[in-house]
Amino acid sequence: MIKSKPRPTFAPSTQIDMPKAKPIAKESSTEEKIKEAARKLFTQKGFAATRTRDIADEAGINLALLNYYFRSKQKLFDIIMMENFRQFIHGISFNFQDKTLSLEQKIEKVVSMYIDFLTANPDLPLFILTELRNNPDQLAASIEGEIGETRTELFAQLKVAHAAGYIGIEPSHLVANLFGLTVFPFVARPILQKVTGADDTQFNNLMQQRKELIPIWIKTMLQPPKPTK
Amino acid sequence: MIKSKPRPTFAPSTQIDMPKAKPIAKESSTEEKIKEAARKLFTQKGFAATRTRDIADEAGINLALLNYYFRSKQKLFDIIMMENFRQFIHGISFNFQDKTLSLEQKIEKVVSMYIDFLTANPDLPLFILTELRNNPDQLAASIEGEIGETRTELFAQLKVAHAAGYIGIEPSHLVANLFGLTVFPFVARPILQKVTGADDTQFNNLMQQRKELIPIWIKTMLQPPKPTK
DNA sequence: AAATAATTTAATCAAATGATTAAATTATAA
DNA sequence: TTATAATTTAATCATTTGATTAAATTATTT
Repeated sequence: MIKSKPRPTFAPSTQIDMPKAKPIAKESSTEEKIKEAARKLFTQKGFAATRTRDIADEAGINLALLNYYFRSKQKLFDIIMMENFRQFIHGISFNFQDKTLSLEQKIEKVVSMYIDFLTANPDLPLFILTELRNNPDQLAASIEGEIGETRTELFAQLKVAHAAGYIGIEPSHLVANLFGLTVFPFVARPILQKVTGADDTQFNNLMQQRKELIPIWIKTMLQPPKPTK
Repeated sequence: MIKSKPRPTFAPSTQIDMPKAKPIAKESSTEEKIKEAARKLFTQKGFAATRTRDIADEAGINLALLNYYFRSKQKLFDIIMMENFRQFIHGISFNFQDKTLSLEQKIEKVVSMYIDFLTANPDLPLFILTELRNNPDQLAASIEGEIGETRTELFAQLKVAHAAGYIGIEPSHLVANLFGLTVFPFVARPILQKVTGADDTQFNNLMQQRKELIPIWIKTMLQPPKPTK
């Protein structure tokens, strides 16, 4: 849209220009079609198992357009990964930053929101966890940028509360349990369904129940130790 | 060892012969070296991201030997996957089949054993979960073969106990929670360490603590609802 | 020791795959 | 409308990658 070289012009959305030049329905733009196809396949199959040709087919565009708009498979993947990741941690930062809520209320909100989010995006957590293992440093930086202060502050508060005996669980365990109880069933969905014999509807019902149940379980864990008889 | 064709001879351990013909130190045999290298790389990086050349290098053998002993990358992978998977569910079946233990005792044993196992094999759960998503049917069969009756029976007992009001949690949730609490921290280790600021030693300490803590939390969940004021 | 079988090696193949190019088409600007 | 820029297409490249082959080496059997 601006440059003009011997090589194909290049006008990716990551450039600074073209803010709202074209309010084209996002869906219909070629760049967006490629991104959505890439998101679907990368999230489902991971980087290595995804073929650029499959992305092109899924998007219904010519293979060369992928490189025209995104330079390389890797660059496209990086964009998708960042967007996925941001989405994944947004809910946490969002609810935990709300100072008007008590810890219990924050937990209720986060759990409920997350279960809805995971129901709508079932492949995301495994993608995130895998990429986080392959790429711990890059994403670590992203975590900090997104929820840095909130996290540090909240965690410090929890530690104080625990040290003072107001909550009966080490903050590290609290975090592990909160996300273990919330996220794990979605990651382990195939095994769980096999083991429990639940079909898709039943599985979703179970997840809906957990919106209520997880906060109850967590609250029990939060209770300070009994006055030591 | 038996056949002799225009193509290279083929004497894999999956054949019926060679039961103990050579009590060679397992480590030193070429076949075993390939398998161990393959296990390491496949488990770490997954099928698509692993190159047969990398396996050969890791094993310190000629690339052609991989095909000589295992025919193809896929066949080698299938073997590794099955072995990993078997190892992964063995502990469960083992402890849950012990009729002399109470449910609480079984839980204690399984949790403790699993945390040790996951500490020693930190890449296994993510591998299993990924492969299970890519290959749900094949592995579903394997689950049944390994822990079929035990699972069915135990799960039925739990359902009865829950219906009768002896345990205050739906069995499906119990299973989800037990493994969520136990396995998830290992799968999400990079994020958890980042969020909690724990180094490797501290992380391992936390996991050791969970051997005691998880059974306590689970027992609380098991408690029947109060006599309804 | 000689013959046979099994294993290992180096070289090579064919297909898959990410990427590029030049030409054609479409949209935008003058 | 014409000229210019942006987009799209079909063809092609260069590497990578899984797999194979024939020859060399090593082990086993007779």
